[in-house]
Amino acid sequence: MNESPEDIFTKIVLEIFKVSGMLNTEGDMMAEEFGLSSARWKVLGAIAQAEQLLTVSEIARTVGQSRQATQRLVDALKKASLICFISNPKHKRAKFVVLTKYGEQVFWKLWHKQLPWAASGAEALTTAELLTTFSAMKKLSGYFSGN
Amino acid sequence: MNESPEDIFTKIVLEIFKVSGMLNTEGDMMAEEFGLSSARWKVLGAIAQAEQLLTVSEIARTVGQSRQATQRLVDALKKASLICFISNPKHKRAKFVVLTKYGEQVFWKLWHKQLPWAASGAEALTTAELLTTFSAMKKLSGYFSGN
DNA sequence: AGGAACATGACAACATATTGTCAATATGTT
DNA sequence: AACATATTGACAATATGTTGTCATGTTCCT
Repeated sequence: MNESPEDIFTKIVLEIFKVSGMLNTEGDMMAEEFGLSSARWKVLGAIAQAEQLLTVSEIARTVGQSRQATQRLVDALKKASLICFISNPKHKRAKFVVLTKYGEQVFWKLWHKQLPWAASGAEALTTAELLTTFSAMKKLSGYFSGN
Repeated sequence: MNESPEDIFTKIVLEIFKVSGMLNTEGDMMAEEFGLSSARWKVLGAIAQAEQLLTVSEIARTVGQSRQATQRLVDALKKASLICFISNPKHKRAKFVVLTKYGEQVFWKLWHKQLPWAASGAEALTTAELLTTFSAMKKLSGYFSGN
């Protein structure tokens, strides 16, 4: 069966939708123990792993979502005492978001829980598939964001 | 920088989330002209391209989503006169979902609109990336659904 | 300085997706 | 036939995500 590039591309798109939903469910299950969800975990991770202090808008750009969706998740994390705001000398309203002690503890526990999960998942693919898929995903997110 | 398979896997996961959101936005833009969204388009496509008549539950399994989410989309498509139900001799309640004439017209118009879009997207990747990424995505959806 | 353009947080409306539950219907076993 | 089990559609609650809008704050240009 000789398929054109656009046919394969379309199939990839549909498969990405499917896998994305599955990964969300996986993340929800892993994070449930800590009262978190995939969505909140993603935001927590973006803050924890950033090299600089981030504002809500910057977190949104990091995870590739709207400012507004991210704001809601940050508010939920604050309510759960996982993060707090600190003042930003560069901007009166756009405060920095930082993890609390508790937030850091939860993030690291999740990190350690996620490692073997990721190792198992990685075993489902060959090394070539891992590397090439990552390369392709980066190209796609770049392509659709115009970079 | 020598990265472990689990690190790459984790990065792929985060990138899949990002790309999935972008593709949703792309689909929304393409489908808007026909009063559709990515989500409804996906359901329409599953029905249009199926080799057999499908019930709502079967559509849900095809697109990899919950029965309930799919039911809502099907109801919306029915309200928009894109699909209709026909009786299923095998099951009193689980009717078959089929495209209306109008639904078929819209699906084909979208198909033709999507083709050049997919061709452009495919050009962002190498042939190897296309093939390997598709293979990897299939493996992942299989892995997480236990097949 | 002043004013235009842009970025940000806040709030709201809506679409989408998951989970949970219930009753109706099939299916499979004895 | 009768019962247990699973599937299905229907309905509801909740979380997540997008878009739109507004007021505030920042930046850039002249």
